[in-house]
Amino acid sequence: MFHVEQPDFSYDFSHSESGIYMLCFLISIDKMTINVYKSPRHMTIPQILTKQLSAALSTVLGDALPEGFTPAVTPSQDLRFGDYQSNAAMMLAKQVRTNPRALATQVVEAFGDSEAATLEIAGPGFINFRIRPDFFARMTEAMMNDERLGVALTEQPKTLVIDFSAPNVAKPMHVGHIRSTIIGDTLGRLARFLGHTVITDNHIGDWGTQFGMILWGWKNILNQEELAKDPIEALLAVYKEVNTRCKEDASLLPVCKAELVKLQSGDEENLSIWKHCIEVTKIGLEKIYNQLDISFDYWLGESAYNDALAPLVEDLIEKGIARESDGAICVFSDGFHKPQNDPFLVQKDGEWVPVPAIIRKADGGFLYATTDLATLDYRTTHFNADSIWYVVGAPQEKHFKQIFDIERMRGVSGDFRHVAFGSILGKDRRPFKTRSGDTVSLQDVIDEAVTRAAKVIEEKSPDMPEDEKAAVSQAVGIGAIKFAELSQNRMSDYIFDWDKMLALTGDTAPYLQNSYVRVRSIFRKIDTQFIKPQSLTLKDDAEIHLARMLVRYGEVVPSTLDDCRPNLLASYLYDLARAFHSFYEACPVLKSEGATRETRLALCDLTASVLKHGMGLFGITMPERM
RNA sequence: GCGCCUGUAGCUCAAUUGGAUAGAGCAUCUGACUACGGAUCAGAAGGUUUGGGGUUCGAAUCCCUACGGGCGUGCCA
Repeated sequence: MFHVEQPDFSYDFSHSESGIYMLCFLISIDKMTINVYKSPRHMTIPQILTKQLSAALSTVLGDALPEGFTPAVTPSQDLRFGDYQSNAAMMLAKQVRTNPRALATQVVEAFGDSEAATLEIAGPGFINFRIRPDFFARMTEAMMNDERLGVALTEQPKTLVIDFSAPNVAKPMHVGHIRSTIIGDTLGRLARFLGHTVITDNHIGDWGTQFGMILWGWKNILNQEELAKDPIEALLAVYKEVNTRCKEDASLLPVCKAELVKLQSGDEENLSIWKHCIEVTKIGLEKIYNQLDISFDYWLGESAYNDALAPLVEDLIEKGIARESDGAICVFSDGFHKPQNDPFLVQKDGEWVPVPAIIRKADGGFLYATTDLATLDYRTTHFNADSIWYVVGAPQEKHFKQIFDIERMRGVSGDFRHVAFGSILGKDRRPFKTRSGDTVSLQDVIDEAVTRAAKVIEEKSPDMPEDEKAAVSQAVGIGAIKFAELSQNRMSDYIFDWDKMLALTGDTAPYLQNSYVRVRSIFRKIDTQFIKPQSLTLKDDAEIHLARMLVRYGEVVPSTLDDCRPNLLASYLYDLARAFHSFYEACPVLKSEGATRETRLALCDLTASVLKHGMGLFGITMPERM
């Protein structure tokens, strides 16, 4: 039955799922020629094509093929050019000094017949691959029987600390925290799914200079009743009030600073107020995180590193990395980089002048940079992290460049990344002001989203039980917020707009949730239990297109994490949902019969799985009905 | 002043990092409406990718330049 003479794949039969996978795999394979299946589990179509293309290239070019060259096979932008394409011939033609089309012709010849695709040459030398419907069917079958839905585990698992959200104590989260919180959470879920060891850490601002004002306010103007009612709001009110008073009365500021110094030197009363502030803030924050279904492994705020700061500065001085300047302790450039790339230099009037990282103020106080260095130390030594990703706004780029460069000077290396994102702007394209009073609190955004969702559900499904309505409103409203955030390019600036963020039609979470609901509805209607068929037959264009989209899941998920670009996955999921909706209109499922019905049911089932799983990576829940 | 980011349909955003005729969603217009859930589908219209120059088989993407916007630029985080 099998013609595999020298299988070059190694399956792990110790896992029961793998065994099941193999079983189905072998059953589905008997009608096929075997060569394209000499591939490890979870190989994606581009990987399969790349492997075959590499072989063809080395046949044609022999020693002329540059060492380590792997041809890129990417999905075509336009289906007229096939499903996948490669520009390898054009890239190599330059190096080998030949005509790209002529080279492409030879390569296609060497590639030979393939069970996977038909090949053609187009334009200046593109090699286009048109995947055979049968091959899509085989790939879909394999995916159907794989609990990872075709997404391979990473070959290089890392220990990864993700630093995100990081709100300040005694201040409620506002829309500005949305990006870091949602992007960071998604990266964590993605990395875990791909097999990395992930540690999420909420580095809250619990030791800033704002505590001077809060301490004074707590003692002099705090309303205890309001504190009991809404602690974070009460503390914010105090902070704002003291802030205004300080501006009016210059003598108040030193008093507040004195309170801060008392706290920092261990005054018991101030310490206990401070602890109280953190507690109530945490309770308020947890409430929001719970609604967002976001959690952290650690809450190691700035204060956790207080004791490490002084020794750290001493150490840097001792090693000659930091030195005194105008009374402060600073790190200057060590000349390692070219001036243009040096984070410690800036050009002024044609000359390069130093911009040091200050790690101890002239008055002895420590700063942001000091804490971050201590934090990085802790994460590399205590957590054994080889990767640390900071999901923090783009304006802090220079800060992180300096921090990472100081680590280089100290001989600490790792995959340290500043996962930056653009600013949130108002409708006037000016930055969203956080202190001017017209800040929109994150809680308000969540409440509004859920309310709007509830209104639509009331219209569409008035008969739904009340508790289900509430749950679905949460899923839809919060899903809309998350998806709106994640479907944008991380780096571009973000215009805050209620209607856009909370939209329920178009490229939004509810659109995807609706496709899931449609699938589930079908399965509620079939009389017998659904059993996955052993083989699929794809005929209709809409079926093929849906399969085409489904099998790409294994390509998209890893690349989303590679570049930390959730919008790649978001746009894939949207395209998948669109393919499903088209399929749904074009191909009746329940009214079809025999193999057609089996195939369509299987496509529906797999679509539901991918949608649910993909949205799960965003922390978005998919309701069964809506 | 200098550095970094940025400018794409009326609006809000994409474009697999140099690939083919730049794609979506809103909004507008035309169809499908006793439906496997219409929160939907099929289609139309909408563009000199801010202007100008360059690099090459090929540019929204890279380089130069002009203009517009944002951020940063020594004791905040």
